[in-house]
Amino acid sequence: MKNTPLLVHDWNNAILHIDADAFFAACEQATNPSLQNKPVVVGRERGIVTAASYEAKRRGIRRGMRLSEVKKVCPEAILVTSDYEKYSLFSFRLMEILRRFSPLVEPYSIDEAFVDLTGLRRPFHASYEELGLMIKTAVRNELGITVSVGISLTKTLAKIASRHQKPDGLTLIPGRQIHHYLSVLPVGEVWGIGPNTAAWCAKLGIHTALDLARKPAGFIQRHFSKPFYEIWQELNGTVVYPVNPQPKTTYLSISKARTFPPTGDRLTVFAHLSNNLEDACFKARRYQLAPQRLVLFLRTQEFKECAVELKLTTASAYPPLLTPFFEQGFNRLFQDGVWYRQTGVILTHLVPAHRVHPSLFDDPVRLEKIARLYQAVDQLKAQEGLNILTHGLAPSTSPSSQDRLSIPVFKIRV
DNA sequence: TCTGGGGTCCTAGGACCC
DNA sequence: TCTGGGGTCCTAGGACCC
Repeated sequence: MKNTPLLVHDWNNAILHIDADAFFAACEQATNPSLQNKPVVVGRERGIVTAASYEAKRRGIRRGMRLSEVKKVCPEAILVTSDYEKYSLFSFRLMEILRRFSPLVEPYSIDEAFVDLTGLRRPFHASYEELGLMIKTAVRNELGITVSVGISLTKTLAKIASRHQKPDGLTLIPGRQIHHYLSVLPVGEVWGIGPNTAAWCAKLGIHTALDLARKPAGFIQRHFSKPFYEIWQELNGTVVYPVNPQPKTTYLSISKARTFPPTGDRLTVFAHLSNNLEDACFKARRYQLAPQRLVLFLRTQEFKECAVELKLTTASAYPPLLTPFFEQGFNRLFQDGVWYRQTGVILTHLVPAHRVHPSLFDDPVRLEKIARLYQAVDQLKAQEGLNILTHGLAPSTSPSSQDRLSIPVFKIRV
């Protein structure tokens, strides 16, 4: 039983997953020869490790590590400030290389993508393995970074394949060999199975990915919810998640959160929360979206989270129009005597801004003024960076200070 | 195992209506 | 007035991903 393959055919279809190795650090090394073959750590501005080159990983440096600790573990580590513009450009060029091979490219994250290679052996006069090699070579030659590539029948299997050998790996899992790879893979390492589901699996006697794949469909449907039945199908070589090349054009939600040294000061917490609102609204305006709802949350020193969801009378991404809701929400959330370490804002139920109709209660002249003001604000932020301007909002002590709200105040950082 | 800041999707349960 | 069944919509919360 253990040695029977899950599938008898090798390639009904072929999906490739590509995952750049230590991407941020690799981009830095590719653009700066003096960093090559050195332990490079990205994230200097945050104080924790955002990414580490393989040289750094070999010396025991891990993601999330504090930089003070990095200094101890590896004094020769080179700390670099992260440069998302640069990484986005590398990412863009990586995707362009992939599109030379297939139009069915789905960028999954900044350093990952799926490519549907089905049927491309003939036009390229190459096996799937050779296609994988060609892609790896093109990326190395043109971008100066290495990638790990996996090719199999489904996205879930291709993910397993690309992870099988890192860095600079190329792994193919044809149908007849699926069971070999699944039998050595803990079920919790399957894409989509987190710690919670892994624990549930253990209770059912499922420890490896193969244990899961071998269960009858009925068993899976009885004991698991829909997403896990889908994963089960994908492990067995049935495509449930096709490669989707449509670029994402919109958001369902936009959130901003920030952690700070714990404080119980009302004004400080309020200021953090209003900065989150300012930043989230800026992003919403950039995508020409307006939220119909606003979620505010505070996290206490003990990591407890409390949140409120507010329905707006008119969808808007202009903070002054949200202020009454915002303040009301904050007053409901904030408790004197409690210390907080994080605030956050989520804009949800986003609709295209041009489809918003002002309600009868909105003053059109004021709306126009605010729109013009924020046009200038957005332009300045785009030129000078997000931090050039911050909202000079302060919480009202009396709930009915409407007049103050009609004139937004900004502080310019010089 | 958590760090920290983004996101998405699914389900259970309640409200409401017929 | 009570009982029961069924559908839809909404919400909160959980789980997972990079």
